This record gives sequence, structure tokens and C-alpha cells, in this order.
Amino acid sequence: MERKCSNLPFLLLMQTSKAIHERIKEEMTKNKLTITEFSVLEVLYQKGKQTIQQVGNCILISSGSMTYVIDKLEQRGLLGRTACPDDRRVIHVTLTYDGNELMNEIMPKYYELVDDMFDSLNSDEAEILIQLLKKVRNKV
Amino acid sequence: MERKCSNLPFLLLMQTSKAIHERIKEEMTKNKLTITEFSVLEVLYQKGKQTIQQVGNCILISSGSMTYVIDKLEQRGLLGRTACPDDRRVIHVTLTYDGNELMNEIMPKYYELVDDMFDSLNSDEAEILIQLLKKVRNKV
DNA sequence: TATTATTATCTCATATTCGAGATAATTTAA
DNA sequence: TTAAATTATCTCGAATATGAGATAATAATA
Repeated sequence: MERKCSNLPFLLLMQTSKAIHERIKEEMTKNKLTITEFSVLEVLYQKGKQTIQQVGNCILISSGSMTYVIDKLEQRGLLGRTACPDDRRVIHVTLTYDGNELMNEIMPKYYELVDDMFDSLNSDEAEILIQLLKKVRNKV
Repeated sequence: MERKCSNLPFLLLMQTSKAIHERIKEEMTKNKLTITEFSVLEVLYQKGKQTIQQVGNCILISSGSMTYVIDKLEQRGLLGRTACPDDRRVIHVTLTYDGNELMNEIMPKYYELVDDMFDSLNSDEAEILIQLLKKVRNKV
């Protein structure tokens, strides 16, 4: 039952994702956003109005953290809460005009950053990477 | 300048690593360790006596966080600090007997967990994944 | 209808992380 | 030798994350 080298794919996967995370974090600091805040805005930017829970499920943070981050973004006027008329337990959130304007600025730079980090792969390689990662993800 | 699908390799990489992280976190909770604590113990288990800074460099957390996590582990008797005789600014840390015993228990299960998560890849696929991830990592 | 279970959000206490600055020791250079 | 720069660690405060429990509403079932 000898082990090759402490599972190199695992180490590289974790190192690479951590490095990418750091890079994005650094970039977002310029916009005075944490990654969590950015992730919330990104979901709303792409999907429009969502419930707090929908957003939380997308970015996988706890309900306590959601309340906190939504509070922060609301205080800064980047998004707004609105009660749901059908179900009074539910609260919707949407980007404000300011929030949308901010995202119009940020998103192109963000896409560019991400694409840059992956443009060492040609489209075949990208496709292979996708397939391999899917295999791994389905086993986790 | 159309974008295919918001960079699928990126999304999958981040999703997969996050899922793996969660899985390990969950596993470590059973041992009453956070991932950071485990990472510190792992470095000491594999490399033996290290300075606080060496450990911090390995696991990439700040010196403030190092002090905190080393304090916690020292209080639980899993590791010990010893002054360095050559350089009095430096502090060494090593696993205690208890710490080593704990790691003797944990590590086989940890290796098994990690190997399980990646055993859907055959050795060719693992090699390809390594190469692709290296390409990406070098561009980050 | 009344009861129970589930769901969504919020509140609060606690834990973790970081960054800035403090302290203390060592090294380098004048 | 003295002064300045660097290094290693620690302290402290702020920001962020979590989990448990509270609250309130809805849905399911007897």
C-alpha cells in the first residue's frame, strides 16, 4: 500500500485554487470588496432578483454570514432588500443602480483576469481539464 | 469578444477544490481540529522540528495567525515551543508525544480520504491533470 | 381546525484571520 | 563602536465566518 508522492494531483489542485483565490482577493481589494461580497454581487448581476437563500446556496455560506454580508452591502447602497409579497418569510435582494454601475465596471476586468490565468491552455487542454475535474468532483 | 461560458475550467477548479476543502474540514472536525491546525501538525509530523516561520511559510498564513494557532495547539499539549539557542529571535516548535500519537492515528485516515477522492483517475489521467494544473499555476 | 414540521431570516456569542504596530534580537554599514 | 536596517515573534483591534437558538411564517397531516 505504498503511496507515490502524497497525491500530487491533490496538492496541485489545492495549491492552484488557493493561488487563484489570493489573486482574485487582491484584485477585489482594489474595489473595496471581499470575495464574499463580490460573489453576492456577481450572483445578483447575472441572475437579477434573488432570495437571500438562493444567493446563499450559490456561494455556499451560512445564513448567519448571509445576513451579515447583505447588511454590509445594503449599508453601502449596492443592493436593496424587498419583502416577498407571496411568502412573508422570504426576502428578495437586487442590485441598486449604484450596485449595477459598480459591477459594470468590475466584471470586464474580472473576466479578463480569470481568462488571463487560464489562457495558457488551448481549447483542447481546457476541455480535458474540464473532464478530469468533473471526474474528481463527482467522487468528492 | 464573446465569452464561451464564463470560463468553465475556472469554475470547475474552484468548485472542486472548495468541495474537497469542505470534505477535509468535515473529517478534521471529528478530530477536533481546524484545517489550519491540522496543517501545522502535518508539517511538523512530516518535517520534524521547524521554526514558527517555516511552518507559516509552508501553509501560507500570517505571523499573527501563526501565533494564535500555535498557542491553541500548545495549550492542548499537541506541540511545544523551544527557544532556538543560535538565534534568540527564533522559536522552534515540535510535536509532543501526544501530538505525534494523534497524527499517527489521523494521517492514515487522511491519506485514505484524499486517495479515495482521486481514485477515479487512472495514472495517465492523473499525470495529465498534473501537467495542466502546473500550466495554470505558473500563469497565476 | 389544531398540531407538527419545515423553512427563511435574524441575533448573538464565539472563533478565526489578518494587518499594523510593539518588542527584542541580529546583521550590516558607517 | 554606534546607528540603521532587517528579522522573528507577539499583541491588539477590526473584519469576517460559523453555529445555535429565536422568531415568524408557511406547509403538511391528523
